[in-house]
Amino acid sequence: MAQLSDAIERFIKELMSEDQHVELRRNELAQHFGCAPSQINYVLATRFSVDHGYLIESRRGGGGYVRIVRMRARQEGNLLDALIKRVGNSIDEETVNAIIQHLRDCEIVTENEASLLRAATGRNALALPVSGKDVLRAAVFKNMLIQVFRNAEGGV
Amino acid sequence: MAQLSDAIERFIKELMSEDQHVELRRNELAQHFGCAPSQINYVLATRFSVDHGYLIESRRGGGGYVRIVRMRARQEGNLLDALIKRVGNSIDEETVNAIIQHLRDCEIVTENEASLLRAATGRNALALPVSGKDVLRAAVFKNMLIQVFRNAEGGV
DNA sequence: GCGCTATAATAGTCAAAGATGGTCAAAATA
DNA sequence: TATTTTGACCATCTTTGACTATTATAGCGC
Repeated sequence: MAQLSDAIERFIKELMSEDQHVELRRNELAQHFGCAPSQINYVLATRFSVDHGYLIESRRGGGGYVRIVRMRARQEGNLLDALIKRVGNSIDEETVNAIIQHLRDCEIVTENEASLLRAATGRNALALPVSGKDVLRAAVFKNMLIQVFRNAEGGV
Repeated sequence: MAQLSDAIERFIKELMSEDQHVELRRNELAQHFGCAPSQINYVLATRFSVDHGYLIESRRGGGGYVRIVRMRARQEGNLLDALIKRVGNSIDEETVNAIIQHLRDCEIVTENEASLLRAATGRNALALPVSGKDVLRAAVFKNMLIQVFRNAEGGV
């Protein structure tokens, strides 16, 4: 019953709850959780990626640090373009979920809408051989993204 | 010997009697019943499918789990059952749109949500040879339907 | 004091091992 | 024959550790 990664994720998000960024020592944090330092990198890579709306800055050596910055929502028009590009012709479920969470964080979609996005792109919905799944997911998700932004504009 | 699958089904439903969802370890449950882990998947597939009004979420790896979510039996639940049956294993776009319009008329979904349902099930989204399209649309749409009713309940 | 180097103090990368759950078809059973 | 049960093999997620890269600072010769 590890969930070490989840605990670390929560801990970091707790630290960030007030601010848009947080700075920490990788080794200290690892020691605090009694794990290998590289575990921290794993959490950052899987939970604080750009797709999740975060930027990581760091510095090695004496006085080194890791800084986690929550990105501001870009202008919505640009964001749509960027996301469509990001999705491309094929995308896995994890990345889609990260993007959906980002949209939710930026309050571009409601929680109900986010859940619909997930329902349509999850592995249960797309009952296909694995190879085709990501391609299909990309197609479905792009359609939904366009709709999300159309809705956000109050358009037709 | 009573059917193992039936016993497992009862056991899971017992666990869910209080709540709308339950989370379990596949291997633990299998061990509890002294059966192969894949037996659990069989039970989930045959007794807790979308057609039965359940959603399955899961995660592999350390800290993995299987979560089973169900619809509470309510008036709306009857509508959901009816709709799931109506959708069946295959459905065309026109019929889906009619159902979505119905959900909108009943104010079960907002206009934005309706537009997402359409975006995920429209012909643009499901880029596939024509033969498979309706089948896939049915799978995607059923998943979304369950989600819609889950949302309507203000559930998990 | 200045510049150089060695050392210590950080953080990053990657691949292997561990921990789950998923799939599918053959075997068993009703 | 249809359903159930199992097992071999697969996919995914997490955790760790050995090895690498970078930076600050102390110490040294001048």
